[in-house]
Amino acid sequence: MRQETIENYLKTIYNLSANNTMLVGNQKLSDKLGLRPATVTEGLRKLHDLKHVIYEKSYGTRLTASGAKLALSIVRRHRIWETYLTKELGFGWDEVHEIAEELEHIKNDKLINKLASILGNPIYDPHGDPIPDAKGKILKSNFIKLSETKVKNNYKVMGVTDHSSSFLKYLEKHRLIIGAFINIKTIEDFDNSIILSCQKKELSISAKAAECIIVEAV
Amino acid sequence: MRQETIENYLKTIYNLSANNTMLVGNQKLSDKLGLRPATVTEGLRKLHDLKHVIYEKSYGTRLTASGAKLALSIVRRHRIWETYLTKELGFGWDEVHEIAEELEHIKNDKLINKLASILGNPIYDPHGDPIPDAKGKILKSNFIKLSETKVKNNYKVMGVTDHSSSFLKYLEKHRLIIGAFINIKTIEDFDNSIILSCQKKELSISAKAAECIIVEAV
DNA sequence: AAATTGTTTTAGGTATACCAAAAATAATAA
DNA sequence: TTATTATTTTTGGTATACCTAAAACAATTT
Repeated sequence: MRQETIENYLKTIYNLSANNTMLVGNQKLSDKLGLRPATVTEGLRKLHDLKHVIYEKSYGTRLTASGAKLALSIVRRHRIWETYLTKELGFGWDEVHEIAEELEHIKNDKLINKLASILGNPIYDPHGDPIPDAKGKILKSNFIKLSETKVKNNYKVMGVTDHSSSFLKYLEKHRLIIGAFINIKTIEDFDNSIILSCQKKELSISAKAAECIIVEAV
Repeated sequence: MRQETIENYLKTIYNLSANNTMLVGNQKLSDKLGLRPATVTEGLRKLHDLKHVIYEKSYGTRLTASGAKLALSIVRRHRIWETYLTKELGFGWDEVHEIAEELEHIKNDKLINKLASILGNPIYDPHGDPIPDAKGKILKSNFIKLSETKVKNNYKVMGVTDHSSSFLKYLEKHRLIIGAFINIKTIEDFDNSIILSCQKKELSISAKAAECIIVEAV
């Protein structure tokens, strides 16, 4: 298996397994990887033989220790590059994901550690995701999704789980950026959309968007 | 054909054709690409179909306009990254080639132009090679190889044509770095090795090494 | 010009990464 | 519990990028 293929699978499995706590199904993997289910089955079997995942058919997949280690190193590279691109090279948070998808495969620890050190060894990337350290240690937060919040409570925006340019531009337009304080006004029974106030303005967020915004109770 | 494959072929053809002035043979291509001749024949036929090269069998290969354009853009990326790695990220000139071989395939003009601008749009990379500008324009020098110099004359080291770590470390050990002034003492008839003085020390350079050092008459 | 040597091409083969369509399995609803 | 639906796997197939060994071709030497 090509290194880049391995890395894409492991990273995606890691991202879908919520810190390696849940089993990942083929359908979701197929979606995220942009591959047909048949291809994913094949790939997982190979990764199983390489001992990077534990895969039992029609059941689900989980990373092994070696798989998780590799996954974390890709996640680190990705997030360090995203941070470097925004902080040092002047890119917007909506532009960096695509480039980091390519840069994450460059394998040179000295390079990544140098970038990290220039950035002051950051713990969060521009989307609010925690950056694993050189040993693979990563902070786990008890943040919740905006979709899980309660009416009248106050929260602070901590991150996003969708990195697409369109979504991030939408957020920026409404000033719903990392660090913003919000107050939940109403949650519509009809479609679960959320009315909240942010920067003194009221805005309505769809249930779908609320799934992709990470907040912390304040 | 995969983009990375195309890029590696075109870059190599460019580098071997001395600014696209000479035809390139399969043998040399095979060497530089680390592929068997049979594979190269196959690759060239595909590049011909893609109109990136003009390839006639058992004759030689030359870049077309579109091929040269693409080649120049890879060369630009490679040399900008090498410069950025040495000047901004603290890597040695003997370490950067390998990393740049990977980085050169990241396709994002904004990124490369940003790096170039941070560096002050440099014209030479750490090995003395000229860097094409964003439009593909590249300086052509009338520098010569150390192996083409004449006894008693003075020269200045302008670049190298071998980027391997071992060669560059060897040069550095003898202070034969870019900008160094040298005087040719003798050229041995026996093996064409060159005795020269540099920084007040005399040293002997093999014919093979002299092929890889670029100088300018002073 | 013939022979030798070196280079390039052909022919046939492997491994990887994908796919579509059909079959099998699991999950859900009736 | 049996249908129905959704997910996963199997089967058979494609394209790319490589390879080896043998044949063809070109360049050089004798």
